Parts: sequence; structure tokens; C-alpha cells
Amino acid sequence: MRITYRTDYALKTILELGLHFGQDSAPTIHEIAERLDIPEKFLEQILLDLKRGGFVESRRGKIGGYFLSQKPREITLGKVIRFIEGPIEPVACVGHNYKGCQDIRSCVFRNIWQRVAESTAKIIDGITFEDLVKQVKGKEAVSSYSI
Amino acid sequence: MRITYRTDYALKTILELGLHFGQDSAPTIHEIAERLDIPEKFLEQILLDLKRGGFVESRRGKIGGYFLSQKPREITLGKVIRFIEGPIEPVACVGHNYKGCQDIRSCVFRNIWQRVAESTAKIIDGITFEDLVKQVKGKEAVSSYSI
DNA sequence: TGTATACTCTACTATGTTAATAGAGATTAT
DNA sequence: ATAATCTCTATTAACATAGTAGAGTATACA
Ligand code: FES
Ligand code: FES
Repeated sequence: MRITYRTDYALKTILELGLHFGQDSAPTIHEIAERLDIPEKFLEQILLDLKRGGFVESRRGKIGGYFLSQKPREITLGKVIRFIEGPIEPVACVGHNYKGCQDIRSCVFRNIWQRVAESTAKIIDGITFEDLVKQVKGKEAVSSYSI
Repeated sequence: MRITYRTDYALKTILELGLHFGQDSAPTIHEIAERLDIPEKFLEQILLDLKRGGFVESRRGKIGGYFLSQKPREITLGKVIRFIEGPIEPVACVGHNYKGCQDIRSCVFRNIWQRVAESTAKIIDGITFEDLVKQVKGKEAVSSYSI
């Protein structure tokens, strides 16, 4: 039941951009990578992905960089996780050509996985990046800030 | 957030053995594999694993086979899942040498993953194989039984 | 005591996924 | 022009998953 590094990085990146939201600074891939200790070329791919997903926009050229294309308030954790990671249902039978259950209708497990998925969804769909930005900014006041 | 086939098979196998609990029939690997449509040699490994985990016992030789070593009531879904699949926390940072967060103490995500894990645990630790056996036996009355 | 039956154990392999790396190309501010 | 920066596609190393193979061990029973 692990999330991948890709998702881990994506979430932290969005949060980082969230911290800059409103300012018109657009952090570069290089800066973000250094800041969050993510391999630069890997982050590059992830950011392109997030762009295709409509989460971020970019500016090219000399003063280029990345910024959120939605308000932090409108981006939930769930949206990002599902986009990068795929469906959250912890089931083999979600997979494309699952052949594990002869009769999917009478499977006693299916309903359980559904409940698990729902309770997970309830959490991750209820948290926005605005919430997280506030949390981080709260901490920032005390210690030097660190995602 | 998928479970593996290994876990899928393990759960169905325990349920299958649960359906035989109390009788002194001990289904063979061959029978279970056929019944549940699991590759026989793969199931063999899984059953050995479940044996090491203390979930099942076996009898060798002519009238050999497998049977539960605990009452279905005492085996929760959570126990089996955790044993086969590992920890349920959906985090990269559970991993052995996770190097994603510079400062684990100030990570705003950690707490979220914990909440997700807890809500999942609440479900899968609250369901025993006795519950599932009853469900299946209920259905069995109506249609021909099928996990 | 032999033999068939069934579990036990270790090793191997094919396939796919993940995490990253590489490098050439396109855009833009100055 | 050119340096900085994003864009795109391909490739790769390491690992995990799902499954296969085969030799070995225990047991019931004739
Ligand atoms: S496990 Fe998903 S249908 Fe049975
Ligand atoms: S994501 Fe686990 S400590 Fe930050």
C-alpha cells in the first residue's frame, strides 16, 4: 500500500508552488529540485505531467519557471494523488484484466475494498493545498521552514 | 494503491479454509487451486508463507492438506493483509531507506498518511473471517456458492 | 516395507514498474 | 545573438511481481 516517489515528489512540488502562490515569482525546475532534494530530470517529467493534468503552468525562457494554475484552495490532495497514482481502491480487481474472481457479483471482498477506498477518499479529498500552505507557514514562523 | 495477487489469493484461500473449519476435511493445494483458479505452484508458496505466519497448519502424506490453525473468528483481514503485504501506511517514507523528507518532524504529509492508515486499519481490523464465512454461507443458500 | 500422495524447500525466470538519466529541441528576455 | 529555461522522447538499471521447475520429505495404507 505504498505511494510512489513520483507521487511523493508531485505533492511536495505542488505544496512548494503553493507557498509562492500570489507572488509572481515562478520557481524554476532547478530551484525546486534543489529545495526539495528531488533529482532534477525526474522532477522535469513530473512537472510536465502536472502541467498536462492542469495543475501547473509554465513560462519558458530567461525568467521562466512554474506556478500553480489553480488556487491552492481548489487543489485537493485527492486530485493530485489520483492523477499521478491512479485509482485509490486497494484492489487487484480494479486492474485492467483481472481474472481473480470467477463471479465478481458474489465476491465478499469487493465491498470491503470499496469501504476502504471511501474512507481514504474522505480524507484526501477533504484536504486542500491551502490547508497545507497554512500549516507550513505556521511552522515557518517558529523554525526555518522545511517541507 | 493496489494489493498484489499474492494477497488476493491469500485472503481467498483463508476464506476457503474457513468454509471447511470444524469439519475435519483438509483440502489439498490441488483442490484449493482448482476451486479458486489459482496457479497451483504459486498457491503452494503462499500456503507455506501462511503457515509460517501461523494462520494455517498442514498434514502431509496420503490424506494431507491444509486447515486453519486459528478459529475464523480470530483471524482478521488486517492480520493477513499486513503479514503478506506489509504495512498499510500509504507512504514512501515507511520504506527502508526513504530519503524524501529532509526533516521528517516538520513534514505536513506524514500526519495525513497516518490518518489514512488508521481509517483503513479500522475497517480491515474489524472484519474477521467468521464474518466472511457467514456471508458466503448466506449466499450459498441461494445460488451455487462462489468466492 | 514399498509406493502413491501430498506437503516442503530453493532456485529460477519472464514481465512489468519505478526511478532515474541523457540529450536534442523549442521559447523567450535581454 | 545568446543564455537561460522549459519540452519532449528514448533509454536504462534496479527491483518487484507472478509464476514455473524440480528435487526432497513425511505419511497412510496395502
Ligand atoms: S476481489 Fe475484487 S471482485 Fe473479488
Ligand atoms: S512524506 Fe513521510 S515524512 Fe514526509
